[in-house]
This record gives sequence, C-alpha cells and structure tokens, in this order.
Amino acid sequence: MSDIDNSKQLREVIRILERKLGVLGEFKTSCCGVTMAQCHALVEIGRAGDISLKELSEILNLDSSSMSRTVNNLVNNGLVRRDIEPLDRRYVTITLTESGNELFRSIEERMNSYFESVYLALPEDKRKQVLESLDILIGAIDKKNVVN
Amino acid sequence: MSDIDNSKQLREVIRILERKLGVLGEFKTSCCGVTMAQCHALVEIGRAGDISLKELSEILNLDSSSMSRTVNNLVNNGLVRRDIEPLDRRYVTITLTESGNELFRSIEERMNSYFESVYLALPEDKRKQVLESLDILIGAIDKKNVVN
DNA sequence: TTACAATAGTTGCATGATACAATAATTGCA
DNA sequence: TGCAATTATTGTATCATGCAACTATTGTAA
Repeated sequence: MSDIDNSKQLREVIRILERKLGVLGEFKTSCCGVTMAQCHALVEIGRAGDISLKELSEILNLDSSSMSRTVNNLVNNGLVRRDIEPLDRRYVTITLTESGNELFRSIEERMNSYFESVYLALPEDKRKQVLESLDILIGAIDKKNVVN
Repeated sequence: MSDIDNSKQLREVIRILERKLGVLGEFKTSCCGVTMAQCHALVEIGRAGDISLKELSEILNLDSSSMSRTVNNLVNNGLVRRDIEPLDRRYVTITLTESGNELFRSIEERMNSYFESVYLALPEDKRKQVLESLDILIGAIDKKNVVN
C-alpha cells in the first residue's frame, strides 16, 4: 500500500466517521426539545458557566448575528439569561437559567453515557491506542492547518 | 484513569475532531462555487456514476423532497442531468454533466490532496495505527448503534 | 382485467440557520 | 473632545429541511 492509497483510506474512514457521528448527533431538526443550533450553544454556555456572545460565536464558528438570534431563541425558551456586563456595557453575559441547567446536565449525561458505551465497545486492548490515535490525528490536522 | 475518565476523553477528542473537520469541510455556505448541500450530492452522484433520487436521499440521509430540490439546483447550475428511467418510469436517473464531472474531479483531487497532507503529517511510525484505530472506532460505534 | 396498494418523485408550506450590511451603544485613545 | 474600535442587534436575502399533499407509475390480488 502506497502513501497515496493510505491517505485515500484515511479520507474514507474519516468520511464514514463523520457520517456516523452526524447521523448520531443530529436528530436532524431537534435534539432534546431544542434545535441543534440551540443545543450546541446551550452546551457551550453550560461548559463556560458564563460567556459573551462574541466568545460563543467564536467557539461555534458562527457570525455574531446568527449567534445573537440563536441565543435569543434560547432566551425565549427560558433556557438562558442575557445580562449586560456592568464592567463593559458593550458585552452581554450569557448564563443558563435553572431549567437551562437541567437540560444541560441531561444532555451531558446522555452524551457521556453514549460515549461510555462506545468506549466499552472497543476491544479492551485497543482502547488506549484509539485514544492516542485520535490525539495524533488532531495534531496532524493542526499541523496541516497552520501551513494553510 | 478509569473507564469513565477515558470515555469522557473519547468524547472530547471526537468533539474536537468534529469541529476541526467541520471547519475544514464547511466553507460554511459555499464550497467550490456551489452550496454544501449541492457539493455533497455532487460527490455522491460522481461516485455512483448514476443514481436515483431515492438512493441519493438515503445515502445523504435526507428527505426525498429536500433531495429533489438540491438536485434541481444542480440541474439549474448545469452540473447534473436528470432523466426518467425507461425501465421503471417512476425513477429518475441522475448523472453528472461534463462540467459537473469537471467539478467533481476537482473536488476529489482537492480532498485527496488535503488528506494526503494530513496523512503525511502523521508520525511515520503511527500512520498504520491511526488508520487501524479509526476502523476500530467505527466498528465500536456500529456495534453500539445496533443495540440502539 | 381491473381496482387498489405501494413506490418514486415533485411541489406547497412553514420553520430555521446563516451571512452580510447597516445600525446603535459603548469604550478606548489620540 | 471627537473619532476609531468593539460588541451586539436588526433588516434582508438565501438556502436547507421536513411534513403533507399530490401526480405518475408499477405491482398485485381478487
């Protein structure tokens, strides 16, 4: 097998993986009662504790206008709160409400439980190797993207 | 490190990988002059040679109505042809036009070249391991999804 | 053979995601 | 003090998506 063949195989397995994760992660339009966009934002807000719109849009790689609308939907659903930051009134500080936190925790639990079952489905003697390999792969992508 | 910790790490690296591949793969709205939806469809049509709408929608995991519209956009862009299948006139047969094939080839080349560079950025003594690990991971996800 | 069921595809409709541009509010700085 | 920079929101347009309704075609069973 040449490097060319192997790199094509790499493309294929990543393609397959993307599709499997996509099908898994996206219950298409909705996830746990909110849309996917809202779900992603909710998780990041929950992880950060509090976060500005700008930070959030950078993490999720979205235009701030899109982010603003998604946050607005979350606010309308009573899942997050949006307060003006007193120290710099240009910023808003976004935090989870009580029910937002509940949803966040249930999503986290569900995701952790899913990945635990995947992890346990790995052959026991390959688990470390798989974790290490994903790390290495991310490193290679990073190295490539720096050049780009 | 417990299995719980390791499975959380698995979730994290997959999360990072998803994001990196997402940022890479999605030039957001457009890819090579067409939208992402059109790009995905174009690649699958090119790979299949010819394909029905139903098959295409199953591969891309889309409702046939959405698929129909995306194919329609590709037809309007002169990239694919849509003919009624003579053997069963309920089906349409979708094929690439000449310019569609050109675009398909350029996308393929670009993707292959990207993944080749990522592959070569892997440490030489880890390349086989990474490929094997991704395969194992896909197997584990499959095994889990069967249960589900 | 003729109804009726099943299948493939399209179109109407509603919803949502997204980006770009313009705007408002605030802050930093010269 | 006035202007530039920054953050966020809103207007506008485009695209993606699913569901439901519909048409056209084919299969099947009475």
